[in-house]
Amino acid sequence: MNQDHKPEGKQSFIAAARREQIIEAAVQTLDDIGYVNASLAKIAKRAGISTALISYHFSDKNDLMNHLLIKLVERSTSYVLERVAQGNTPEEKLEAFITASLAYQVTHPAHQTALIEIIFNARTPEQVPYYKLGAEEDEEDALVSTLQHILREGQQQGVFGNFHVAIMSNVIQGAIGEFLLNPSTKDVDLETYSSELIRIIQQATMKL
Amino acid sequence: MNQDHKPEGKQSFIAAARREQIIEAAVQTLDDIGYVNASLAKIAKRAGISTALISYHFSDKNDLMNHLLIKLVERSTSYVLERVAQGNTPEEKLEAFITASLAYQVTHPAHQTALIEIIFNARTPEQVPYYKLGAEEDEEDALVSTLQHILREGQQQGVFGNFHVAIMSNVIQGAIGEFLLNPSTKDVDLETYSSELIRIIQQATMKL
Amino acid sequence: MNQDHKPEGKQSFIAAARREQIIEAAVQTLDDIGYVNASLAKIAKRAGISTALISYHFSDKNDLMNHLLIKLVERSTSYVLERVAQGNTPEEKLEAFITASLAYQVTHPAHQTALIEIIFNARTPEQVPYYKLGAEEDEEDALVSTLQHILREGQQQGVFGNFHVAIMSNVIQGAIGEFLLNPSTKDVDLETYSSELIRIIQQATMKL
Amino acid sequence: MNQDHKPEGKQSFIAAARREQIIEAAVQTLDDIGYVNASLAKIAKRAGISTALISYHFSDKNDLMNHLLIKLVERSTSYVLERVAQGNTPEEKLEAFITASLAYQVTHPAHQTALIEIIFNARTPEQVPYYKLGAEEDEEDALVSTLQHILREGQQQGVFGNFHVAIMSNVIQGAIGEFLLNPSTKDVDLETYSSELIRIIQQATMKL
DNA sequence: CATGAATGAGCATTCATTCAT
DNA sequence: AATGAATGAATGCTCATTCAT
Repeated sequence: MNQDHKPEGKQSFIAAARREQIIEAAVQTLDDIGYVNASLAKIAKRAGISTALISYHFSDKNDLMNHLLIKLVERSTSYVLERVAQGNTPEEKLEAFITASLAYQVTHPAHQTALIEIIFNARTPEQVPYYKLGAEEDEEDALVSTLQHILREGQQQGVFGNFHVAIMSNVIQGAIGEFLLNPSTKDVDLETYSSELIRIIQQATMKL
Repeated sequence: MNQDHKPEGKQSFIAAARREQIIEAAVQTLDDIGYVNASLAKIAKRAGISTALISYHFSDKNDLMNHLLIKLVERSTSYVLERVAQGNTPEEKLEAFITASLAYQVTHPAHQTALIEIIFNARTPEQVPYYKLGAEEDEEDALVSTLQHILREGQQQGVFGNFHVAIMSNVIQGAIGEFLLNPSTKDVDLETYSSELIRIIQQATMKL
Repeated sequence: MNQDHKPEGKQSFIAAARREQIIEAAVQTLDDIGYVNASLAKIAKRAGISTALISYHFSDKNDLMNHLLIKLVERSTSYVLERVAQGNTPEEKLEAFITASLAYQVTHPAHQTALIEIIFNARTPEQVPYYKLGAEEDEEDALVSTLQHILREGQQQGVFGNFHVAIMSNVIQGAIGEFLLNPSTKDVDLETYSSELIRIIQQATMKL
Repeated sequence: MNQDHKPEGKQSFIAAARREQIIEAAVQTLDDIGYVNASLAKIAKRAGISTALISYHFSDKNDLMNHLLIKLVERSTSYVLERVAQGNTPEEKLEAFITASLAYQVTHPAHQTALIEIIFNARTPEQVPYYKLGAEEDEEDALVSTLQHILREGQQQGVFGNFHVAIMSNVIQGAIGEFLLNPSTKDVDLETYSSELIRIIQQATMKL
């Protein structure tokens, strides 16, 4: 049924609901037992359906994981972008970006875990791991480009100093990603981490 | 043969060599096809030995992966620490830390990939993924504590400003980790990334 | 599919038939090559199906063996009990018990062998062998209790003497079990063994 | 080294001791985890030697089990025969036979279990289980023939009635074997079982 | 749309056994 | 006499996937 580029929107309502249900069960399963142990059978059992039904709605285990990945990325992206959009200046937007990104991790831990499990386990048919996969030109990561846009805007307006945008973007994203992963900050609460990280980035980006 | 905590160094020469060979084959296999597909059979084939021989030298697949992990961490840690040790001031040490960490990634890509594959896939018997595993008190991550020690030293000597050490440590480590992972800097070369990151961190850590 | 205590009778017709077929193949295999060599692969080959199908219908090798055991016990039990029920007096019932028990062994040698193979090889998860397993209160062996009931009845009616029921029961069951097992009677035919054993037990149980 | 009929007594002292040690470890292992799980590796570990050493001293796993079986049979046989020899009349001897047989089971439970495990699991190369193996003419079971000799002697002396010797022998041996195996007498102590069984057999064998 | 039935391929692991030392 | 190293074969089991119904 589903080719890699299936005609989205061309599905019946019931089919769409099933797909949603399966994806949700997959997220929970990934969070629970990780990618390696997340067999279709386990996901199906959690969804209360038969394994074959997953194969019916998704062409492949990979196909399922890809849809899952897209959904998770969409959610976190829109969560962050909505909050960034409410900022007026580059500084406000940058602050919103950091605050929202960290907050999303804390408020949606299962999504975050599932995301990590997929990115660090799924591979293309050519065995290239997703985490090594550079975003293609036509589907560039919306969060990255937004962040870089903010930084560039700030530089043009003269409120930020003269740094390498892509690298500064990495610094910010890296610090956000480390929050939950790095055990050395497992005892630091969200507010502290958020405000201190903003302060650090403000100092790093400011014009001297 | 091997108990969970075997008396390392008490092995025969030939056994040690075999274990080394198996671990090396496992590293290559992880780099090549990832943790999920890295079966003992595949590793054995790459090493040119029988599957049973791996079971003879390692009590478990988990046991093998743990030894592999330890070896990889040891290597990268000692690589970085050696270079840090040659710095005299906190500023020099911090610079060395960043430079060496990035350089190791570039010069040992297979090790880096294998490391990532294990950390994001291996799980304790209780199914806790390694990447969620906080370092225990007695076996704290040497790199993290070294970095934090440098930062604290700089603050005490008054050359660094007044930031939250653990969070600044996260910023630095996150930026290092993103270098190879984040596609937005896949076209930035090591030297550029290295020097610009050092500049950014210097600005972020400096006393205003 | 099968939990440990599945709702028997809730299976589809085709599933029930398959299970029956698998069990039958297992009986033949046990009779042929014994428990130790009776792998799922060998059983599957005899049934003309794939190994995985056995795993699909039975949760475990142990699960299969338990179902097999239950079926075999049921068959021999009902065979004997039906014939015992036709006796009117304790003496007649006892005679029927002995005759039927011996006859079943001779007419169903494969079942008998399979039964022995399981009982003397299967073990609980805690490694207690079945042959050391005392029958639980709620699932007492129907044959044993029937035999003891007959003996007690005879004592109450005054046709049997004053012996220890459980021990006399052991004597009878032991003698029945030895028929096929003990090589010293391998040349004695069923009728001779049957009638002489009845005579001996009559003398042993009679009131002096 | 060892052919099936090795020149017993032609071994060095140290070899004999090793063989003894291995056999002892095998008995314990069989008692502990049963024939199915009793691998040479497990036996070797219990003996504190290498697996290869077992292969050196015994041509085969089967060879080991056969020696083990012979040793166990020898021990229980001599235990019983010694006590039987002290009886003067057939009645005394019969009583001694029963008493000793039961006592041996209780005082040497590990031997008894190991014996059962072998008899009900070991098979000839032609897959004939040992428990179906009729004793060959030249190596008839000493206990059986002793018991039958006692019974025949009693009949000739006119103290026993006119029963079928082989079948009466089965009755006695069956009742002895059932003692530990049958759960219905697991609460009956040795003395009670012993004296009551003797009484029952006396009644069964007596001249009417 | 959904499932139960079925399979071939693959998994980690254990086995008895061999052999050079 | 004894062992460590090594292996091919086999084990029970799980997997993603297919297909008739």
